[in-house]
Amino acid sequence: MATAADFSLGKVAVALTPQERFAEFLQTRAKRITRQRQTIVEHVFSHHEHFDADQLLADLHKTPEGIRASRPTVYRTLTELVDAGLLKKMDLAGRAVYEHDYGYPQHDHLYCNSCHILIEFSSAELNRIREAVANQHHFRAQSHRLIISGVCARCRSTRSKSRHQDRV
Amino acid sequence: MATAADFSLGKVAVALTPQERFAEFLQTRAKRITRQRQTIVEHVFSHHEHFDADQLLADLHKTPEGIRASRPTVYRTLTELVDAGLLKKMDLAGRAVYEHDYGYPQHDHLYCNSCHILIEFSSAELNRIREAVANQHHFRAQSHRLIISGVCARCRSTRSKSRHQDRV
DNA sequence: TTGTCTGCAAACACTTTGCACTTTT
DNA sequence: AAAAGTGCAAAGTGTTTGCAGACAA
Repeated sequence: MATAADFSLGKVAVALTPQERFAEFLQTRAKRITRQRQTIVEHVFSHHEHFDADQLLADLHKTPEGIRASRPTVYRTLTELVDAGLLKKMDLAGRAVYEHDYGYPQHDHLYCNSCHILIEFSSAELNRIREAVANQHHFRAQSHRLIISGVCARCRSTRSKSRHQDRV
Repeated sequence: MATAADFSLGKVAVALTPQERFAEFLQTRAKRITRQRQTIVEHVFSHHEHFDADQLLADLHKTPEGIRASRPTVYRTLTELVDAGLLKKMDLAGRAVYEHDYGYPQHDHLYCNSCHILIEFSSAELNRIREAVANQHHFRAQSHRLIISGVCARCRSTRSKSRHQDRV
């Protein structure tokens, strides 16, 4: 998965680094701060891109230190990071894609059917609609996910021969 | 998957029945109108509920006539129905959920994290937002998908012991 | 007849789990 | 030392595919 090069949502000031926040989360649950968990949080928060379990695992294996965590550990840790509120998970085309949640503002996505890039945007109006709809249905809204699919600016102006290239 | 009992979006007038529309689609592609494809379209359009491949397959097996289509055929036909514009597919919690598209107005969903019901709603404003955002990003929007997750009215007013029951 | 479709079994992709050993506390 | 975590291999889901026989046109 990919993030738009022109990503421009601001970073929100937070008290703790993701690593610290995760450590806190683990401590309150009597879980341990292991080498693998540390490696994973650090890696995940060193880039802002959207990613899936496979990409994370591959990235970890590429580091000079070699393999740092097994596949099951990656999956287990991603689940914990979601529980800790550090990552958000979304289902895209059958697999789970993760993105930073902690310290980043709520936003939604434009998804290019051609190059599969994910572009972030945020809309205050959308939150209004969300509340209005929820009220109408006596529903307690906890979160939402909007994905607008179509063709991105780049793919619209590119030859068809290069249209189906995934942008990293 | 489930549909709210209070579903109230109107049916849109269409020229052809889904069956006819599908036959037309198949003909223009030199595909054949088989017993299985007919059985599936008929079954799918005889209920408005959201469903997944497994449910459809199970329903088909329940008919007095016995098994009417195999699992691979169900998957293949669902893909064709999506291509034909008769069904819409969405990824929910890791699996594909389908709903009627042909003859029904565009809408979005409220998803109850407790009983997993899907409630439909539509919002004209949302389409405005979609266009505005797309324009800002020079993106050509083709479709969108908004899911608001939370707790439905029924689960909010129900004892916790019955909260995690899936509503059919 | 011709070529598509079906069903079967097997393969797939992604994710989770049981268990013996390792590591953190 | 005690308890939790890790990696391995295996098992699960949900979905797709190769192929021989069945069927629509």
